[in-house]
Amino acid sequence: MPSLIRPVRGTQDYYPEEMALRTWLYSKMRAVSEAFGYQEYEGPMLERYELYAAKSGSELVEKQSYVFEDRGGEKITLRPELTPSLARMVATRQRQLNYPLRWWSFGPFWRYEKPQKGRTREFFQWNIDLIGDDSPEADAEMAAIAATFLKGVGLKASETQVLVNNRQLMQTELQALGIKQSQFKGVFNLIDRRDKLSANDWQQSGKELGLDATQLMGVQALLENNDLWKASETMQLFFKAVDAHGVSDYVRFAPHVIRGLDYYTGTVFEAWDTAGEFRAIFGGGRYDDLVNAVGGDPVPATGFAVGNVVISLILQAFGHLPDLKGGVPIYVTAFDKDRLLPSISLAAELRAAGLKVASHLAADKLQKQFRHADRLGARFVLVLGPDEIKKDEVSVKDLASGEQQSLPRQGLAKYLQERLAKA
RNA sequence: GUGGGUGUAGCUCAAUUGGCAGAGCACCGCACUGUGGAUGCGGUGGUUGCGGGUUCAAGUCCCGUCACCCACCCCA
Repeated sequence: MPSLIRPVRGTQDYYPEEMALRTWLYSKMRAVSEAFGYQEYEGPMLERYELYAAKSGSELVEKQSYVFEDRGGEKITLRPELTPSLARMVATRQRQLNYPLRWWSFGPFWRYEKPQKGRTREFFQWNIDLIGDDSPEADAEMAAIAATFLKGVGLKASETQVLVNNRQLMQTELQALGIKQSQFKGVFNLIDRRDKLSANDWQQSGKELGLDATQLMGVQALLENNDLWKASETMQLFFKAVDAHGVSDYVRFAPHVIRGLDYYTGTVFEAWDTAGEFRAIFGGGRYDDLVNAVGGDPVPATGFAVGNVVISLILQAFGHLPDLKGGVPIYVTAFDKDRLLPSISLAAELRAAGLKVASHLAADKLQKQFRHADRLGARFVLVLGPDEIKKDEVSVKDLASGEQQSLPRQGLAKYLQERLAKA
């Protein structure tokens, strides 16, 4: 490819078709957010490097972030995630905000990764958080929002599931196995990789972490125990609340879900396609220490993030891509040179009545103009030729049915509005 | 960062042991000078990613390089 038109690696062009899908996803995210009473906000795309340095996973900051020095010599990061910005915004106005906060956002993020299926360097993410409530019911509301979103985009409970676990529960259980607190991080990582390593490699990694055979078997037993949640009062209350939301079919306990980011403190969750063929659709959980970590007073918080890339792939795989006809509904042809300006005036007249109208701007063959309109996905094509002008009428062709009639110009806008409203 | 795969027309791909670079789709034109989709006929389109090497001869073999894809790591 010639160098000038080569895009930056890992970026994605959104041609109108793809943009229509992204906008559609955004509208679904907004609908669910607003249905649960959440308010939209946005943080900056640029943050100081230090904001992430100690808060996120070290790999995310040190290896996967775009970092540069600005002209003033300050170390700037292109945001790889939103949660630290959110914590900063909350800490900044800590005393002025009306808790609990229910906030959501949708915007671009950047991570310097090797692009692959479902993974790009520039992507969009829906973030939704409930801040200032430490109850299991708050976590359950998050799970319910997640489930409602999946349902809203057409994914069934048989196709996608929200998997839930609780880090404190796991810590208690690990402690009962005699595993030390200093080993938790390593063991969590081991749990996270259970499905990716062979049994032998998994055991080997466990030994390297300093676990003995009994402890390894104990961890393995934990991961197979789907009733483990009953040992946690928090989890019990959580699942009762999920049930009250009426989304139990989408939400289930999964002891191997642990999350990679360091700031999660309690309940954590991920959504997956049930076949496990794709990456996680989204991930999130409780992060009660984060606002404190960026310099505010402690505030409990829970939330999750959904990327636009994986969800799009999954919708496609399951045949749930919406039928997005982005075309302009009305196309006005230009019959010939003399009729070009009168046709443009006709289009303007219809626009003034609130219709969406595109004009053909050259007196090309009508065949060419009709074909262009058809490819645009136009519903009605209008012709203002000599015959029509004589009678003060406009020919209206319905491309869907193929029917055409000549209608009085007066009342045309109203007629088109009614026909389009029906469809 | 590690490992593997693939680069041929706008797209998807073909090309026998190394032997004339092709097809389908798309695009343009005509049939159809007041009308889209369908059909038929015709046409445009190539530095075979790039650079070097071997050979009478390279899309094909060798070396290098770049790009993309897939997996690992990590994660949305």
